[in-house]
Amino acid sequence: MDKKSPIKITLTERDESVTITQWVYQTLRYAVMNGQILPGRALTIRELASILDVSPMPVREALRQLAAENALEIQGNRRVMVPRMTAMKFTELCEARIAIESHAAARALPYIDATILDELRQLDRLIDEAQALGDLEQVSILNQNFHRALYTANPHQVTLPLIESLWLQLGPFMRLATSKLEEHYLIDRHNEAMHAIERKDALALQMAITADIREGIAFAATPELLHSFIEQSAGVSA
Amino acid sequence: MDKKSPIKITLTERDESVTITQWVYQTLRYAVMNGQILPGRALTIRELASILDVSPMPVREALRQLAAENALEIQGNRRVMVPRMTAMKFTELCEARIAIESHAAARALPYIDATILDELRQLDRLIDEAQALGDLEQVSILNQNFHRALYTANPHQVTLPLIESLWLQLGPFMRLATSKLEEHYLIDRHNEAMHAIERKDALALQMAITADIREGIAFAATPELLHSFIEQSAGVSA
DNA sequence: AAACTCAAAATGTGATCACAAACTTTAACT
DNA sequence: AGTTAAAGTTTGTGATCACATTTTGAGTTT
Repeated sequence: MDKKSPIKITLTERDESVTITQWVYQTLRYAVMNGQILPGRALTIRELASILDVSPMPVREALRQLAAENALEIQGNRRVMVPRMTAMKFTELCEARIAIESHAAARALPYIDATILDELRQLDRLIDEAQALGDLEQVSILNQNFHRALYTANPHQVTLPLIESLWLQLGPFMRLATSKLEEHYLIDRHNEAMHAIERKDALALQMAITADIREGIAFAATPELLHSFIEQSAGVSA
Repeated sequence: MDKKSPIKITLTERDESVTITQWVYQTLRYAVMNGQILPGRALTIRELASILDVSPMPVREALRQLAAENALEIQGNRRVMVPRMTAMKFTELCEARIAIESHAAARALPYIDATILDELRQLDRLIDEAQALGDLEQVSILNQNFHRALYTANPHQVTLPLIESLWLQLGPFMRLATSKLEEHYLIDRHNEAMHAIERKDALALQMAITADIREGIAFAATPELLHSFIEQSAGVSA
């Protein structure tokens, strides 16, 4: 029955207050973000509908939304898949993250008060704990929360959706990076960021964010990891 | 029959080779980008389907896609509308454009060859012609083409979708800005950009792009234009 | 006159169906 | 055997329908 490799995605309980489309969207988004779907693997509406036990309609809408966010790619064939990655594209995504997130951080700085700073401190503590326990998936999630909390301090924030789009595109390939994270994540750039915030030093904050991003993912763009990218892609280009 | 202000959008001939959903998407996108739909005006699927003479289905998909691109906003009520604008948000969108587009320009610079430079020169000439004729809408379109041609020189480009999202969000309110464009657009920043490209001077290119964006739209965030933003919004907050 | 109530109309969501385009498999032929 | 051709299957697109929720508007009350 399964001609292609079977799709195994994390299913969560569906909250009644949320529409089916939203639930499907969140489920698929999580699956894409965590690399549960092989790049290049064709995603069909009916197959996903069957897996998620819903009608094709909510899947259609969720797929289109994810495609609009660049998390999925619609080919000319109208086939939907997780985009394949290349070393150059990975680098571009990284550099785009640095450019946009350091900008967002500087723009948020004037709005950061004691409450938000406390929130950041607590998130940093939680990250340290997760790191000590070796729970890399939790580290990744908390790290995102840290960045999100920082940027959303700006009440007129407009860049977060763009940043989340970049996270989504990098997500499937971050798993490879975080496996090496333990040995590389030596310096706590979050502490540097918070010190910069206390001093209201925009430039220092941008440098801390830049370093955090670069150290977190940039080293993943090495030849051996690029090989993994190609390796794990389903159905190499004909 | 029309309880609210009627929606008047530009209809183009539908190409048979394109899906109805894509045609609806392009039509609505153009309408949003050119401020043909009042911010805050509720957009209903059936009303648009009636106007465009299609079934509700393609409209549903197009609306969801535009919402994912931040061109439309879905409220908790599940009502869809063009987001309202504020002076602060306008400024943030502007600054985001500068940060991302100057980054994209610098990233594209190494890939610009004689062919692309010629293309840019020709677009600049066309802009001058349209400016001389006073065709501000054409100037706006060609200006976008200029920027797009520059950024897409980078074959590993990942920021263009993000940039287009910002254009879409600013679009509805650019009409107000371009009405003043004639008197303000004194210096040809495109020429500065092309000189920087010839010299492969990334910093000069970034400065030219920054100036081009800032002079093109930043002056729109003045009190009197902000007033127009509120003025033209339909159905003030209840 | 302003606020509340409740029925009628409208709307988004989700399911099902029909159809054409794309893909897959099988068969025939060089 | 390798290539081509056609039949069969799968898939995305679009239309239509049912239903629960929301919005609207008239009628009533304070």
